[in-house]
Amino acid sequence: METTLFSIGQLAKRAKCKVETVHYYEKTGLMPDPPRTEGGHRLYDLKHIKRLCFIRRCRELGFSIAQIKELLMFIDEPNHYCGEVKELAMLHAIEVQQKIDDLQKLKLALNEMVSQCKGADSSVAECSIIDALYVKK
Amino acid sequence: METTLFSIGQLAKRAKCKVETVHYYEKTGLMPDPPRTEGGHRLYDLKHIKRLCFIRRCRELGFSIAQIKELLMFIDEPNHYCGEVKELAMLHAIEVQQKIDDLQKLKLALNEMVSQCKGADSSVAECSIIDALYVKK
DNA sequence: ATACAACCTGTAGTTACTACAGGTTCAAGA
DNA sequence: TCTTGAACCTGTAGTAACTACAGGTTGTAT
Repeated sequence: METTLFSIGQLAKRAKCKVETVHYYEKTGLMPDPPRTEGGHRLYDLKHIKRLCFIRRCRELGFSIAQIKELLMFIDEPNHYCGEVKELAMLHAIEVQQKIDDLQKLKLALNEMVSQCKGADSSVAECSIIDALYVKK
Repeated sequence: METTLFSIGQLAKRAKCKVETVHYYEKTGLMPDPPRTEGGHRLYDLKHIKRLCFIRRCRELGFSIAQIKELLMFIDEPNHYCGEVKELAMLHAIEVQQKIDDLQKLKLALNEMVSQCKGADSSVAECSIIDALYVKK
């Protein structure tokens, strides 16, 4: 069973990021040291592509490198005991749900603005976008 | 009609950020130059608190400073013509929906992990967290 | 065999903060 | 009213997460 291998350039292209970013992730431990060619060029497989895509999307969703390391721990160390994994996964799930809630409020506010626009020449009177994410405590 | 005024410290505390961050946002134009006391201390009102809370939460949701400037434009320049506003708002709404979709997938994967944990001593066999955000194209 | 794109390592620059230094203002208690 | 210390001021330097570039090596297509 043979596996298709990719250069760092192909990897970066598939994950829509820069080659330098992959170097950076390797240096900081988010991506592993991959096998190399005789001459020292890095060789990746599909597993690496999936991992990099995951990391990039998590960054776009507002997770820090440290948080992504925690999420990746779930797959890098599958022998962790359930108690730990469960607790951490639940904490992340709560945070994720809060982000979903706020994004939904933001989307509602944006859609409201869109629907307020009657024609191309009228102007938007009032905007509730800021209030969308503000909760008086 | 009197308005309650806040120092930069009180503002920062209410928006759960650092005083230095407010300075930074002022320098980059996200927050306005507020009125000052005789001695030069900044004075803020509720409108500023809402604005700062909005900015902070947007950052946590993965928006860049440039993107937040675009969102704030909707309230800073209400006389923009509908055509422009509508287009921009729709683009942002689409991006926001995509974030919601991915966060929902991530949450499902996290919840799956939680439910896979039968007891405190068993270990999680397989983890689908990476596949959650990977779409082969 | 050669040429040139893609790779290598390493350093310096950018964005979005964060921390600190050295000095000034404000406000609460004596 | 005077004092004193916390909170403010400006400005610079440091950190996280990239991003760009320099100067050299490898891989591959003709």
